[in-house]
Amino acid sequence: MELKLYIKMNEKLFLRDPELTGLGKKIIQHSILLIHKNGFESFTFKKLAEEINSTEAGIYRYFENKHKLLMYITSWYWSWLEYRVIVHTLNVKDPAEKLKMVVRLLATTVQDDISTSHVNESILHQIIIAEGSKAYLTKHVTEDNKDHFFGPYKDLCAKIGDILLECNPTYKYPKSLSSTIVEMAHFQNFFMNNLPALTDFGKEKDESKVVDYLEELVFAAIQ
Amino acid sequence: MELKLYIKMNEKLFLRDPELTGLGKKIIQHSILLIHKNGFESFTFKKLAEEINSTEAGIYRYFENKHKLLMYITSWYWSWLEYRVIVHTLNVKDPAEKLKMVVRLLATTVQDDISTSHVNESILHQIIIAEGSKAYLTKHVTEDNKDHFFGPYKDLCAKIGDILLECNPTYKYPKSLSSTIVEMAHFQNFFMNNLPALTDFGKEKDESKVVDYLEELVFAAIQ
DNA sequence: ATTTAAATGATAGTATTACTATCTCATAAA
DNA sequence: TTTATGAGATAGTAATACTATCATTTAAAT
Repeated sequence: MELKLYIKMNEKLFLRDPELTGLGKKIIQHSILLIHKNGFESFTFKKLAEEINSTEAGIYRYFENKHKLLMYITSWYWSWLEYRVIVHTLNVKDPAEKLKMVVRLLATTVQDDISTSHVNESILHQIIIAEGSKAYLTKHVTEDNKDHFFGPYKDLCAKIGDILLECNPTYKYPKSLSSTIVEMAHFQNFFMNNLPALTDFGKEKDESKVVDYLEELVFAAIQ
Repeated sequence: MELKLYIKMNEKLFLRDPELTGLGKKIIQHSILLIHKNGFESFTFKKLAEEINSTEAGIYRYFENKHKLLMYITSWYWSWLEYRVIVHTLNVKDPAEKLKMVVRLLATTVQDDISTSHVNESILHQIIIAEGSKAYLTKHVTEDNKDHFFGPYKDLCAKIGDILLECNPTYKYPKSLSSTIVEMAHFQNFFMNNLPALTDFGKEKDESKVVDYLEELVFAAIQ
């Protein structure tokens, strides 16, 4: 039996659905690889076109600009992560156990998911760490938010907020603590690998230390 | 008596010291205003030159590119903030009180500091919130780090880490908790104003709520 | 199997960005 | 008064971020 995971994306993010065509899938696949390789700033549609033996104009048929493409792949990631959270907490009754699972899913490098052939989730995870916040750190964040481009991110945070409230229904800051651990799962990883003086695990460079730190932090906060 | 605050900057950040000339000061002053107005992505030396009735080439004599300029002004901010932390904790004996002061200094909008005529610290604070992390979220962060461009940021975090250890010498994650509260002081503010669903203070949009949240978080963590 | 539509390729062109170079003029320190 | 330094003016180039058009291939519908 072969299962295929299809994540329905906000249609305003693209001009033509990249999931539905060969070129579209190649755009997603190789934009992830290219952004990971050279960073989002030096990523251009021209370079991407050369990489996949297509043309710049061809890519512009799918995405208005590279920022929309970044929002597309980050949105995809958050949706996929929420899906993983749901799957992995389905049979877990204890809310504290759920929370531990969430922290692990957030802060641990993922394996490449076979049910999505053209997306390398492990590399995508690296992109989210280094480029993810650039999706919303813009002057047009308000309009983008009105178009619901950050829906998947907010949904994930809401879900984690609910788990926090399951653990302690009187906790005052479930949403802020959610966004804190989501962001820090990525930032502490980035710091660990690039600015180690900003963390306590620069020597080992072991992401399980990030998990330990976040777990301790979140349980202390809600207790 | 008139006091002037001069912050010594890493000399590799600029080609010519902007603090020493009239044009240099105008570059700093108006780049802050322009980045705040239009965002860092759409900020160009051409536009800045028009703003100050100078030329593009003139600005390139001071800064290699706009990213160096961003690192310059963010570095300046972190240095200035560390200076403020030192001043405001000088006569405070209780480490817990020091910590509260730090959180307040991090998360509260600053008043424009009269001792630095050409820098509007209040607007600079807004820039740090929206653009600050772009200074290090690059592919060249490692080389930039070798050039000590993030020294002031790391110094500030180290200082906060020391205060955390004063409060609880056995706490295991002083550096990570420092970078967490520094980043969250800004991100929670950004979320509150732009993506309120990610916080618990979107309704009030009151930055003292961010202070309350961070205080509770940090004291829970080190207890 | 044939028609028709949709997707892609090929090519061209424009405005803006991100620089570098050079030459002159103003100014202020030596 | 010399002389360095700062700043204005102008020009030019390669890359980026697009838009437009037309031909061709591929896939879907009849």
